[in-house]
Amino acid sequence: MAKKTSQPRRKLVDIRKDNSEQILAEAARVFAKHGFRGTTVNAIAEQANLPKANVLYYFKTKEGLYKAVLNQQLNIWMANMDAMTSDSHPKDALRQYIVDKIKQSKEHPNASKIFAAEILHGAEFLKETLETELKDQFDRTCAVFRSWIQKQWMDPISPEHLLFTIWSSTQAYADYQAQTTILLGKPVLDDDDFEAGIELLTCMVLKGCGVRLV
Amino acid sequence: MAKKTSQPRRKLVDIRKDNSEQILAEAARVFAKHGFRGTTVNAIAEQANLPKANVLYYFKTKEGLYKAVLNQQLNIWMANMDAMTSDSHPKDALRQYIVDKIKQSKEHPNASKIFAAEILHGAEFLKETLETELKDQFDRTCAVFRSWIQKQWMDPISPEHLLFTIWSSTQAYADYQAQTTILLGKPVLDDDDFEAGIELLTCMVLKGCGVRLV
DNA sequence: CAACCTTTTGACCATCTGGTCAAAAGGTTG
DNA sequence: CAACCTTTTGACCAGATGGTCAAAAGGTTG
Repeated sequence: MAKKTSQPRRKLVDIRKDNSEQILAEAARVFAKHGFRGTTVNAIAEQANLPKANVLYYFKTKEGLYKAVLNQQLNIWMANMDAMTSDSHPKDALRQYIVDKIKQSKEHPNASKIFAAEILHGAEFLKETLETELKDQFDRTCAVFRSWIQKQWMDPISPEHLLFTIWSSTQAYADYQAQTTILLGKPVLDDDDFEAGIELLTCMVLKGCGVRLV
Repeated sequence: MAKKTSQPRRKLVDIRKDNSEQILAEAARVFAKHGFRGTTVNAIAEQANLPKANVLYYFKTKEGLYKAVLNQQLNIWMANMDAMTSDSHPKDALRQYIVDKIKQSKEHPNASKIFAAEILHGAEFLKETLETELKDQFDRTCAVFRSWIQKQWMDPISPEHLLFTIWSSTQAYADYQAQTTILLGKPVLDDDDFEAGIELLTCMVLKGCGVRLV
């Protein structure tokens, strides 16, 4: 529909790019809200101001569109995982990681939600990616944690479970917003809420892991 | 179908009770796995070894059945929330709460998953319950935390965010099992995994909150 | 055992939804 | 501008799904 609101003479490549992107963006929103099964192609089409047939022209099937969204959002989700290295000190690296993760929950809640729903329902579409890409990332990060422990920069806690905890508690600021806002009694989470989350989590993780703050 | 495998002369009250319960139980499993929209009445019926029409005879509509499941599982989920009181010392109460929560994830993963999916998708069906029952619980628990802080039994952390963190990280052991098992490289989580979770979380929460262990 | 209530079940229906198609409209390129 | 390619779109379809219904089977109670 972008076509109708902008000038004539639009290049086909641009049309294709714009439409694909808009469909992906709207699809991400709708899928995040209603899940794969709860989403109709028509709902996405309406959000994108396009007829359903047009959406199916760009993405042959609903499943194909979903997978495209999933991949796109997964990249966002896994973005700053490799920032932690053996050389960096946990007191900086862990804090930074938590900050990044919560920022992500704030700025890309849909990525987090789609990802969470996918896993919640057994990770059918994601199983392979989890087994390869994420597993590699995970092992690498655990190795970094272990190296920190060996250098006695932190206590010998379980790297695996530490990561689970950080992931789940940071993601909660995206996934559970509906709950969080109700319990905090505000319409939406504001910057202070995210700051408070960062504050509590860094404090808890750093102290909990016995990271020397020297 | 229970009817066919057991003796004749079953009382109607029993039949009703048994069937309702079995339908609820199977429905909880299926809803947890596929979500509300992803679940068909027929799928539940098959799991319960009953014809679809029979399921609809007990629960007039799919939505009604879902709400029944939701309520049942919500009670499980909110079970041991009131164990923490101002009198109890955080070092015991917090540890116990974490233990209970993780046990719950282990024993009632479906309750957790259904609840999580519901919130993830905006808590349409739950909004009212969250605004009343859960909100009350939440405020009460936060008040307990505040009283502990006032007694200087722990550092002045944010009670709200502490609770968010405990909830999300304990629930993760139910909701994200599909991911956790893949990353740990085992078919299912075993007792040691849950123990490790308990260990890490109590350590992290107690140290993180500066709970005096005197 | 007989009149009555509850449960079971197959057949059926209206609606929704993912996906197809062909024709028209819009760009591209020599 | 003319032949050609890409995009747009309404109409259409087959299958799935929630829900209904009436008849049969199974309990209950005097």
